[in-house]
Amino acid sequence: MAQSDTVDRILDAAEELFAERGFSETSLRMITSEARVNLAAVNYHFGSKNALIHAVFARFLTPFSATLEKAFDELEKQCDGQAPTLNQTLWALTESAVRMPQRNEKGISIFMRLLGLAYTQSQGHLRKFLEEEYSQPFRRFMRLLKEATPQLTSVDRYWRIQFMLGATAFTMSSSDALRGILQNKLGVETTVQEIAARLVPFLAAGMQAQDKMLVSPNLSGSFTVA
Amino acid sequence: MAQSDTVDRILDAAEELFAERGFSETSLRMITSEARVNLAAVNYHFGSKNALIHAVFARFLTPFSATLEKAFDELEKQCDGQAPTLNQTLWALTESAVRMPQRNEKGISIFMRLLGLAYTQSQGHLRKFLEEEYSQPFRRFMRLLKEATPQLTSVDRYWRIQFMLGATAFTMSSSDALRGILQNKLGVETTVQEIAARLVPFLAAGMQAQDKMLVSPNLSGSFTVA
DNA sequence: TGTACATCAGTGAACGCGCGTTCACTGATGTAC
DNA sequence: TGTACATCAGTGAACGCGCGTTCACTGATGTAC
Repeated sequence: MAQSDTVDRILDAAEELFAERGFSETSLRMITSEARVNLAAVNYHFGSKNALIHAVFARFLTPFSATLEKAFDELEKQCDGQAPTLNQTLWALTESAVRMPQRNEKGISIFMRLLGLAYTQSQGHLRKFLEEEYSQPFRRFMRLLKEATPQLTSVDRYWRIQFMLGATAFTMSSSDALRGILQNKLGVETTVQEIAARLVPFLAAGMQAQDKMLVSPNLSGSFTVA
Repeated sequence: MAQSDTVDRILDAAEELFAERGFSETSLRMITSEARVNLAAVNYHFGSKNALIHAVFARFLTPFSATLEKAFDELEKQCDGQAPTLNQTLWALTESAVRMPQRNEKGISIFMRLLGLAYTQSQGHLRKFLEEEYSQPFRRFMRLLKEATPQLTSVDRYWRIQFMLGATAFTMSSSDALRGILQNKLGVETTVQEIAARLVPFLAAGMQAQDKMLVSPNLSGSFTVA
């Protein structure tokens, strides 16, 4: 082979195994045997296991962040100076994710699960890498969220954004398992697109919740918000 | 010492280190050196590392689930045959968690973080253990949620419950870090109670969101819910 | 056109390390007769 | 009351294993002269 496909085979296997089992529970031996390449090839091509993890993220995050920037550009152009609404902002993000070109039918699940793992299993080096490489679209998303919810205080908005990220990352990172359970219990098939279509209204409603509860409604008022 | 405190010292150290670093990233050598006991003592008293993880969860989940059952009993008695509202149900859960007697000032954070890890890092054996031991209060909570949201279809309710669990588990498992960031950026101190007081309205609003979005509002209608 | 050298992808085997677990052992306390 | 034995908490050292990484090496291809 004139142009080696070893690198791609390693990335494919690593992506799938990381998504399935997490980072520290996936060994280089699993990856190289799944990819049918020599154990030493990972260190030869990538340098280290951590660098391989970064490469897996870079392969899908780089095109994704470009797509996302374009979607935000288009959205802001459409809105013609006015701030996009919360729903529009969330949908721009969601559609960018769903519309990414997929390597195979499992592509979108793997993509979602990796994003979820990046949040819940992040080990320092990964968080640092993601911040250094992809902070721009992330900050832009935060700015749009802020402009779409001018009624919220900074503190309220901060916490509600964390709640949104949590609901999204958790659901996405377990989406395969959750779809399986639903299939089993109620016999209903679900696509990732449908999950997204249910998640966005949930998030928008939570984000715009009117009532800040000051006192427990049914037991004695034991804690209050300053 | 007539009555050994080795077991408690191991549990204290394990609880703190697990909460801080996760399960597979915490070695028995870290735990035993933090607890100032012999390495072999873990296997002597607990049998294995997995059994130690179970013991850590059992120590706080057993009293918690008893407290929770009592809170649900009281709530149902108060409601006198009528189904408790969603807000009442969520508050009963939240207050039970917050009111648990704490071993120290970090107790509630550790408790929350372990619950979050149980969801996001669950490794089969732990999920199985928790299901076998604590499915009763969990199922009761699910039943109350169902009765509080009769307007939702089973599928909608299923997904929205997952979104709630995700927002909660994620926020709780990172609550220390998130509080730190907020303190840094806006100079605001936050207690776990205040986080809960913000989370509950967010969840209730999301859970009761009216609109199920059928078509993307701003881009071409590329996906629909059946 | 032929030869010498450089570069590159890939390989097989080993390295050192940290891990959970095991094992033979100690010393204190309790129990039976 | 004294002795023999059993039980129990705890210990120090080692075991085997899987891990990420390294290293000397091979063989194919490209390049210079």
